[in-house]
Amino acid sequence: MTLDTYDKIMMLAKRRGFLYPSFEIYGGSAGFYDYGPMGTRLKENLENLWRKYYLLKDANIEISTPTITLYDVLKASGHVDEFTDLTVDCKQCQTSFKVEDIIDENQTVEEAVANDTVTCPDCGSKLSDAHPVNLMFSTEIGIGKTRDAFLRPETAQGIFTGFHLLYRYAREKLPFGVVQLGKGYRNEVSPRQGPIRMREFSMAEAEIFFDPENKSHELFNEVKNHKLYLFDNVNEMKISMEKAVDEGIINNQALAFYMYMTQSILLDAGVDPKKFRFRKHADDELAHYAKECWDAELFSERFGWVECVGIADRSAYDLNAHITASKTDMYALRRYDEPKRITKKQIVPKMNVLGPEFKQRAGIIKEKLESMDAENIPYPITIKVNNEHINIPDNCYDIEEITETVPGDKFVPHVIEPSYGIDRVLYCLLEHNYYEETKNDELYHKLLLPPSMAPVKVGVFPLISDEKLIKIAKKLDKTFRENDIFTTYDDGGSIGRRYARMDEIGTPFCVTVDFESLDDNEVTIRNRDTTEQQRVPIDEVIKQIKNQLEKK
RNA sequence: GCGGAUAUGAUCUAGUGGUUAUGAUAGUGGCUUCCCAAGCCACUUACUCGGGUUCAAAUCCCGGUAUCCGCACCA
Repeated sequence: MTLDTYDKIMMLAKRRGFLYPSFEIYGGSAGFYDYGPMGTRLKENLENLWRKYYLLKDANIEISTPTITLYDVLKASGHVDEFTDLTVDCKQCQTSFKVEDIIDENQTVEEAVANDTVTCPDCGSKLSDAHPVNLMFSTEIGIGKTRDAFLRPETAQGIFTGFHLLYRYAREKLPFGVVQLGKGYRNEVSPRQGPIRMREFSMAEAEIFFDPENKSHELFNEVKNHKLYLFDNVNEMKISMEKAVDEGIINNQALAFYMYMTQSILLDAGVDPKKFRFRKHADDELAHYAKECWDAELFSERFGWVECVGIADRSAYDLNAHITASKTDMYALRRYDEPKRITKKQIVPKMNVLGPEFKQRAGIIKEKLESMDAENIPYPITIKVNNEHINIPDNCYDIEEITETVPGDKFVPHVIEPSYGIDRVLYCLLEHNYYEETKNDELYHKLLLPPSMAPVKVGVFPLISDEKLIKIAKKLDKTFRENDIFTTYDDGGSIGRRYARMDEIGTPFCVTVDFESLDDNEVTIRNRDTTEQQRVPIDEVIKQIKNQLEKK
């Protein structure tokens, strides 16, 4: 049996508590994984690195919205119509079938439905009422009288549906960005790529709202000399952000800036630069609403180049969709230097006349009058109410000239969306940092994770399990944890075995208490990457380790 | 979803229609003044599920489920 890197990684992940197949005791289910103790810590470290960039370096705001999402939201966003397959139900067998699965090869789904030639593969009865079924996980809200809903396929919609509130929170200034980390769900047909394609997955998304006339970024100048690894489907290049924007390879500063953020996060997290690139979507690949899209791809030995982050210019698509569907005001305002004063005519209904005259129809008449263009009023005014044409006498309204102050132009902001598949990044991190060698004819592996990512920072051991050493080691272990440093205390087995266990989960440092420590109050720090050892006074060990952890 | 293959402790694996189902690794406890998976002793954990054939099924048959491979599908 030959194991590829994926097999080795997944075995290590299971053995050492990174990833477990979910529900395994009941046979498991493809597309679901449990994060074990180490995986949970690693994921948290990655997410916090992400937050460091998106909340601190680029001062965005973070929100958290429901994973269960109302039908109407996803209808408006286009997900309801895009994620569907035609399905028929057999009432005899109480079964549902995908139309494309049960029709003859020589006809299309459309033809089969149009010609009514769909039959049940089990009982042979004729099936009709083909209806689309969505590939999103659906559910219902409430009992009895329910509302349709789905588990969200992306976190972004929660940001868009709150845009008007968030825009206000951001003091009505653009650009501003809103981020969300959380789970997304897709009922994949056949998820056979382990943690690369999951049915329930973690994503980190940012929606940065811009004035479409100004997609510059405040911090661009600060970082414009950074080089990005780009691939335009033909050539790979390493090119400065400034040059890429100047030459039009990347459309605008904002897009380039979030590519820089993405590259920095991934490389900081421990991605191998040789296995990293941004790939530009070809024109025929672009979603119809996207102007430009770059994927950050990480190379995996089994899966090839894996799309782990998508950075798309989604223009105004989503906000427009929600404005149309919900009738909510989701416009932003581009203020003039000086507010403009605009004089215009307006019809002002006189309700004291309209009311007695038209009774219950007065309300509708008022609305219609107000919505008329006061510059071009027909005479006499005729208003149609319930198929009845009503002449409105002059004494029912005034035409007033009013002066309005207009502060600026209303427009729908554009959005740039960096969207991270956390689980994919995490798997690639394991793969990129997996290192193996043969030691005494035995395979020896390490995870060479950056110390900042490592789930456990320090292993604390007594050299042998002697009460005197154990006492000191346990106390030292406690002191580490009091200083917010994650540790593993271990006094089982030989010292080499304990080092090996720590190497496997990527623990950068091990501290060992030995018999000499009893005399000289010094302990040994052992470095994961070099296996070199260093004697350090026990009082300084916390400080030393802290320094080394902060180095990168 | 279709076709094919597979399913034995945490992992890898042996096995035959018939007594207590291999072995290794890992794990746990103990011994060892032990710095890179050392040694010795002891211990824990398994035949994918359901039905059938049979005196007897982990083994043969049927079905379910899951996984893997190919095809199809796929932000």
